[in-house]
Amino acid sequence: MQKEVLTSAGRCTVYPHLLNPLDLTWNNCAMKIVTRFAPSPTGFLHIGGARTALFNWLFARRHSGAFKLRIEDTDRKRSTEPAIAAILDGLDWLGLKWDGDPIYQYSQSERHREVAEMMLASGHAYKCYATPEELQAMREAASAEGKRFRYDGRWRDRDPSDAPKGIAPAIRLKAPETGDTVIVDRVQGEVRVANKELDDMVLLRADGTPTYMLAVVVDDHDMGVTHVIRGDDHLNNAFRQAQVFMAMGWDLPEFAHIPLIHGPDGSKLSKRHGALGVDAYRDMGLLPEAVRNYLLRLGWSYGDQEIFSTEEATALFDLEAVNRAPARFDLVKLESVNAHYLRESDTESLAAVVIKNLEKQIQNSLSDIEKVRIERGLPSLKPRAKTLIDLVEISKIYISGAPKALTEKAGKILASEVSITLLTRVRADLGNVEDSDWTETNIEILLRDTADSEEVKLGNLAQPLRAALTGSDASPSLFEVATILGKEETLLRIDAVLA
RNA sequence: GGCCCCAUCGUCUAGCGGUUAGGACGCUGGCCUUUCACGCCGGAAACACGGGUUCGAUUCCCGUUGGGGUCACCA
Repeated sequence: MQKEVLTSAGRCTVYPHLLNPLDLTWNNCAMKIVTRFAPSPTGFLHIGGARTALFNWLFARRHSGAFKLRIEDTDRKRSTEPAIAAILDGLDWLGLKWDGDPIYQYSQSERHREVAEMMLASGHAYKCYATPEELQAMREAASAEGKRFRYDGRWRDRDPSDAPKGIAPAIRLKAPETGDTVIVDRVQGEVRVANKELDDMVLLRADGTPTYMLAVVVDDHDMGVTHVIRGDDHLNNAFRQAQVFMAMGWDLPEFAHIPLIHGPDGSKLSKRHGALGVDAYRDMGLLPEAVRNYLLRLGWSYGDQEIFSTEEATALFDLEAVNRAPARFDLVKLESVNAHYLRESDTESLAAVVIKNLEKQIQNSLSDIEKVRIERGLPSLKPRAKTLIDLVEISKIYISGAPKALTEKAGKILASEVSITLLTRVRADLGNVEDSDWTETNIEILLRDTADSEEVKLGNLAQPLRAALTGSDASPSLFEVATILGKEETLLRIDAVLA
């Protein structure tokens, strides 16, 4: 069905069947690839939109093409500035840089009208004077018969002189009535629908504003979009849009309709499920690279590989490997991917983030000593956190001062007389250590010796000490914690318990 | 309901006629260990069903069932 050809741009794949029956001239081979993300600014950038943007971005980068952003703001009532800001902000956070300035669809209205007029002139569109009441009657008649509503084409071939006075017409597409419209989708394959299933859709409303169906086609053409990668919910639209492309004699872009993301229960992703703005994921302490990696693997795969660097993703991503079935959103897996990226993160830059978040949370700035402790402690703190929030939480052990609260288990440990006795002994031994000898190795030797001489397991005295130093029964190596805290801070915390 | 799409462990998926059906998350047994993680080793867990085609179907075809999408002078 496809073959490799040589063009001035090098080798590329063409789909000869695209030439038939649409009789298109295939000239995309030599063209630069252009993708676009076209959200309507009626809300935040949700997870599905983020994935659509990601796939467009990756595909463009893979082929050294352009990734453009178009804000579909033709619905003036529902489009808002905050939504636009949220979308731009979300893309920015995910690191999906678009090329050039965003294009605002509303600003192209004049051009849309012009195209509608051209179609009118070429006979591919006609004026429809059907009133809202007539349309409503058609709708009711259809539902009474249990059929879906289809405009009956009553003005399709009517003489323009029949036009009623004082009624502004809508402009409708004169769609083919017989045959099939075929989309060769890079993800879904060849999809065909009978033209009799499609009615003559409105291109330009009676008030002169363009509909989405017209605007999308005109903008995609004008922007030079070669690949339309979007959610599967648009697959049905593609047929009608293809008809507009054909009516204008424009080349059809390649389509790739990627499956939607579902909630954990298989139903459409709702707010309840996590159809949140990407900002919500940021607030959950997730790293943008983790969200991106998770989204990439949701519906796309490359053998058994789970983790992809940006370089790998751009080198390997291709549309044909996108799964055709919808995927369920799994926050637990996202978190595990996040944990991976957290572990792999560069300590220095991660420390800066942790410190920033920590200061924000405690509404106070950290001392240099505390900052150094956190950076030193981070390598062994990282593997025990799934999110940045976890990491910030466990980093608190390095803030000066005795733990403000004890975990339940830590409380139990410190309530034991035996523990306190051992802790007292440990306090004395540690107090005798010279400042210059306060190293991880020495502390370990000392504690092991103490355990030996008391004839207890190391754990018996480690746990009370851990509770005293961290307020918890779980922490990184105590030898490390005590070393990083320093002699003074360590003794202070033990004394606070013994007091 | 019409039209369109989809169907491998609970979830994300590999597989593109012959495999002990592989990996990841989660669950679970163990090892490591001062605790908790990390890490390592092991385990349970899937081809929706029914017909074909074929020497042979998870894989190709048809149907059933089950999910999903879409049916505006919204986008």
